[in-house]
Amino acid sequence: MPSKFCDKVYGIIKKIPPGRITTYKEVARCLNTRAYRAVGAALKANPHAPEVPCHRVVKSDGSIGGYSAKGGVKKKIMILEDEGVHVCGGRIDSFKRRFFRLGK
DNA sequence: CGCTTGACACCGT
DNA sequence: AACGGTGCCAAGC
Repeated sequence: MPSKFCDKVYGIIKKIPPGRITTYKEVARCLNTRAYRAVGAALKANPHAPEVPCHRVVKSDGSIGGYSAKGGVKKKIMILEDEGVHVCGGRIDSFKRRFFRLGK
């Protein structure tokens, strides 16, 4: 049984619809924990490639955050733009509007 | 079993 | 409003 922290994180992120974004803290909050750092660590491993849209997870202040995948943050921004999320100066445009509130 | 690290968050200055 | 330092949780060595 997968009930590992990382797996839960992946499951939640997979539920994020296209064009929407969420924060590390929100994901942790959904799991009833404050391990927002662990969430980032899980995404860093990201064994599931495009199936888990880790690029849709950003910081709470609206900044992009990081991206270990090929292309780095640059690529992350590109994908977000492609999803319809505009990014200016490393910050999400209309961050609150694009924010996806997780159930919990 | 214990210390260090990290794709962050929060508070103080 | 911007920058720096400190704290939280889980995973890795």
